[in-house]
Amino acid sequence: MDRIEDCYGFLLGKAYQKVWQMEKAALSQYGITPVQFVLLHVLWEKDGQKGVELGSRLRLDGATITGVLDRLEKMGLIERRPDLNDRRTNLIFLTPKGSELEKPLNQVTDAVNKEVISMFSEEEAKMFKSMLTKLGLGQKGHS
Amino acid sequence: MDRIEDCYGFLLGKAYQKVWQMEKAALSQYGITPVQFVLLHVLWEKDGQKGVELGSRLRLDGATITGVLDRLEKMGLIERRPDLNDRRTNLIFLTPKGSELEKPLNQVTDAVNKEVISMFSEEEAKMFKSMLTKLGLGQKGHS
DNA sequence: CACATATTATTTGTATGCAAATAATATGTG
DNA sequence: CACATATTATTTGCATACAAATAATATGTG
Repeated sequence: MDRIEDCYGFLLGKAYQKVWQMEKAALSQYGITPVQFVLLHVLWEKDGQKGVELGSRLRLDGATITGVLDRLEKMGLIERRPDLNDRRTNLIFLTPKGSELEKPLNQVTDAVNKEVISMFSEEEAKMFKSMLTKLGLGQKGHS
Repeated sequence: MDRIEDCYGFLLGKAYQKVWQMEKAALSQYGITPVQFVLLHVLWEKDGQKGVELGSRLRLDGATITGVLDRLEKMGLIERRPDLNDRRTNLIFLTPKGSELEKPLNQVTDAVNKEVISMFSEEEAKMFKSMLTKLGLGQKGHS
């Protein structure tokens, strides 16, 4: 490999960085980061999940989940409640304040997604998503 | 956006994470991280660059460059020398130890790239690189 | 030349991310 | 039931990454 711009790790990193910056800018008015958004998103889908479930879904290390939850809890968007069936575990619940963010945050991130998609043709976008899914999420369904 | 798996930021992050882990594992025998590798790569192309040039090429913040250079310098792979034409600046030079890593590190990262490419057809790989470049590196040439 | 502005590198603070170690609790095997 | 093993969350340490502030030096304008 002669040029670093031919390295997939580098290219993916820079593409990710760009989209991450777009999302960060869009979310900043709510004081939320992209990672905090995706964690909230999983809770909007299903409230009261275990930390290990969130980490599995988001492909994040337990230590990372602990940190993100700490900050969301400090902001008053989620709370940890003891799991009566397993005393090792907390169940993570949205607060009303965390629930209220569902619509506005989805709105701004949808806009970012549309902006990204607009750079490609419909067919390209479909293929792009399929390739990213295959690469990043293993054999779990293509789109 | 109903599912977080339809969010481009999330998909790109997970794909990047996967390739980054592959590179990290491949480079670990040399005690080098993927980011340290790409910085060394730019120096192998042209020795004696300014920090700001490295940051511009790699799309990294000055503070990040300072940190990466600190660690590379501590490992004895690069050294900072004063720029006689501009006393604000250091010029970054490879040490012999840093130069020697060019072949072996390119070898292991080439292998990772081949592994990634092998997941796609030739045409898909070409399109994937083109789309990532367009997204992450702006209007600067598509492969 | 003097002074406002810009550039460069660094420092500090915050937020991911992972590895490894720890502590508490569950689970399985005898 | 007892004990080895596994699971879960957390803590600590390290490595990106960026924003904002700082310090030193260049550059441009008068």
